[in-house]
Amino acid sequence: MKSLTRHRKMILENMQYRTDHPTAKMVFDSIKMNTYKISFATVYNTLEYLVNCGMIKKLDINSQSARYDANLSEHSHLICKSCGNMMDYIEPIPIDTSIPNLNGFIVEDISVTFRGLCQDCVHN
Amino acid sequence: MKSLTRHRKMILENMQYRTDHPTAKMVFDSIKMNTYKISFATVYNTLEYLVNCGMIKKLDINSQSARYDANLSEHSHLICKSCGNMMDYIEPIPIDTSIPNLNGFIVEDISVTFRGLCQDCVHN
DNA sequence: TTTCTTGCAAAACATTTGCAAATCG
DNA sequence: CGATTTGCAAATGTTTTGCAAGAAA
Repeated sequence: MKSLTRHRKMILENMQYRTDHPTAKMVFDSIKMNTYKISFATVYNTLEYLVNCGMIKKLDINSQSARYDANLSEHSHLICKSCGNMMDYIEPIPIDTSIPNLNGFIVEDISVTFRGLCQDCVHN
Repeated sequence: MKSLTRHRKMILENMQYRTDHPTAKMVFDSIKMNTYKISFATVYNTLEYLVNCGMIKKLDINSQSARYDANLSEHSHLICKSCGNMMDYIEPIPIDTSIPNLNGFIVEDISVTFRGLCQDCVHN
């Protein structure tokens, strides 16, 4: 939790540059492609580190490998059941955070995911 | 997609009996405990089969292993960041499914997950 | 019999960890 | 220098697959 080293900065910037909710492997590949020497484990561990720092989010979706998102503004996701594509949905979802009967649970974060068929997959 | 065999029935009933959103391993262990002979791969594959049939759901949460839920009625989940406990939240969440700007995306399923601190973890 | 399902073990894939070397402050 | 971070490889955990044997239709 101490310093933003060169590697951490690079991974964070890579995340902030992209909007494809990448897996650790995708981040690793894209950094490797820039002829930058880095280890896979470092990418994994750094992504978790950045999640713990609150600089990126780990998405609440079931996926064989974890997916991360550097977009911290409130938004939700559309996932196509057919092609697997994942799109941002930035319109605010009207959820009242003062919903009842939480039995003392303190909500820090709400995630909303829509699953269905994207326009392309509906038309075929 | 054809028949509800003895194994499938047993796994489905095990799922319907419990409310702990188990992993495949948890289902396997609990069936094994009843001295019933079954293979781990069969449990894995059967759970996916039941998901595809629409008889159970695979939850949209990030977790090291997939979690399943036989409760098909509309509800959402509270997950404690501290103890990891996962609770059902059955009050309906007022999301208008006619939300705008979906660009032709057909929504079939909405999942809502609250992360935060449960009552027990707040008090210590 | 013909088709579908299961068990098993191995393969494939995802994640975590220990430790020595490198880097940071 | 002392503390933290990284690379590497190995350990661990999860999911998928191929195929022979078994069960169902």
